[in-house]
Amino acid sequence: MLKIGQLATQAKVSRDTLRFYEKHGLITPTNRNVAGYRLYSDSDIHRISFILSAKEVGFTLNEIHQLLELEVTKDQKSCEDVKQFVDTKIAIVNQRLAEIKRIKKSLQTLSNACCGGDEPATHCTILEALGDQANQA
Amino acid sequence: MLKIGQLATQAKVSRDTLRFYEKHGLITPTNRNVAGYRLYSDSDIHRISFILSAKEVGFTLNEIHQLLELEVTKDQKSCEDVKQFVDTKIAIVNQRLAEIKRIKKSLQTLSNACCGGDEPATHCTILEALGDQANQA
DNA sequence: GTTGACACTAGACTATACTCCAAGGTTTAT
DNA sequence: ATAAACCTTGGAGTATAGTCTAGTGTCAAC
Repeated sequence: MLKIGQLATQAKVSRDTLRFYEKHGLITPTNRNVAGYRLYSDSDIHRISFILSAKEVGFTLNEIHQLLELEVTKDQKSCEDVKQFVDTKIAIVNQRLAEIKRIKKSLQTLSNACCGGDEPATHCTILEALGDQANQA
Repeated sequence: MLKIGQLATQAKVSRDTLRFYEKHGLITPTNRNVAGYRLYSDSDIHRISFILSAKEVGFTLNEIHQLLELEVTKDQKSCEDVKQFVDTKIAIVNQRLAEIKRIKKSLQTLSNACCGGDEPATHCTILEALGDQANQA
């Protein structure tokens, strides 16, 4: 069981952020000690890890909350509902995946075009690197 | 040449957003007509498309501004600087790519585990779907 | 047994990214 | 030629996601 400061250090977020997430229903410590200190278990660690990953790739806290709520409300929701909701999210993730690949390609084209030497980067622009790809978005 | 409303419709953002981006140095219309109306060219369209893609995958407007500024300041910056900056961004993009793949996998596992019928989604939870992957983040 | 590091709550403050409104000028279709 | 639909600026307001402060309590080590 980790105290809030320990989890914060491990997850590289602030204590305040953890308390903020708790206030918004994203994560609740498994236990509290006698003094009221939050105590986090392994599953809490997994949970915060998921939250941070999802946030990193552009989900809002609200969306993440919905995803995590599937756990809590699993008995009330029918499989059909869950599947539909998740499939919608998969579509979003796929789109995001395509966009991140496009950006990666642009950045890599840019990096390759750049000599890496001392000459001015006259031909090094993101938009040049994007080229015709830009038309597809 | 498109007027602001036409570009807004095409790019699926509001006029206000375009003016907001302009105020923050992300995009400037190529021309203005006599009355002061903004007129956007094809390259402006590419530019807004890049901005929206980059934003979608988690870059802040500030970071996007830096990426786009490579174009403006290209003559002052050495290739070496540009390459280094871009390579840093590529590393971030790669990390984001890994995380989005992880989330996609979780969502897909979840979707597959769900029957898609009328039974309660008792075993359908994101965190169960995440499984051991959660340890790696 | 006290000091320093850490914990608690409640609430104010901040940054980012819009979004809306007011008061006016322009363009387009009838 | 006039009304609807569009454009302009400036500034206020909102949502999201923290971040900080104040005042207080707890714990671990010396």
